[in-house]
Amino acid sequence: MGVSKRNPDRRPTHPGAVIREDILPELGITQAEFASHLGVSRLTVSDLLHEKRSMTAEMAVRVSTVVGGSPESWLRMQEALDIWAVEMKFKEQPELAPTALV
Amino acid sequence: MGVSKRNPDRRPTHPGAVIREDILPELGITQAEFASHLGVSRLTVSDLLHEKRSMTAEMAVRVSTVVGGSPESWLRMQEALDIWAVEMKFKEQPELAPTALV
DNA sequence: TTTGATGTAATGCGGTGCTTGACAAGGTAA
DNA sequence: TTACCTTGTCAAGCACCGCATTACATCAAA
Repeated sequence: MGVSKRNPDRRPTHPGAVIREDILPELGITQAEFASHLGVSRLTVSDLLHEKRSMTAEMAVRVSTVVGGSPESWLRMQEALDIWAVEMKFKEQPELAPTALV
Repeated sequence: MGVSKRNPDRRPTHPGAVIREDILPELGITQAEFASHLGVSRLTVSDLLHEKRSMTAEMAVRVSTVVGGSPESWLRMQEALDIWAVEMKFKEQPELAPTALV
């Protein structure tokens, strides 16, 4: 127990979903207000919340400054998602995958 | 003991440096051979080793397949570097940094 | 109904990962 | 020395993506 083991085939949670479902409702501020604190445009926030773009390192630092948590914790959600996507791609198209050393 | 605490102002190690200094010499293969196993061009490997480009999620999966280690471990080196760079940028240009909540 | 918040689309800009092709410089073996 | 192999590097081109701005449509609350 303790460590959360997850199904390796299940898509990891997008960090934007956490902000949309947990953070913003708890803060009780609008996306536009959130965006102005972050220092980015309203569209950037909207797209991130709808998982239409990735949590970048810069956004991770911005988010951690405004709502707390470490930049690493925010970025690692994206990292997990990116790795998952690559592994799915290699599983579906093995001809694109690397070849292990002998 | 145990957890490696580091100077927060020191630039984290680029993952390409680890491959260049530790992995490839130990394997005893050429960059070109390494590249063909990875499934990328020779130039891509050369640039990565010389820290001229980033360890992407896709490269992390490729590298972990060929030389071992988890994709996460490879990608997190890059993550640490990216976050460090953003924090340095915000420290040098505070007008670009986000504003904490109240 | 009017206003504010949100979703969404279009356009443009800049950055970057990756490719192929080419050439120069260095080391090593014949 | 000569010939080859490895590596560094540059150039051109392609594709993708993060972000800004502008604009328009929708929907809910005052």
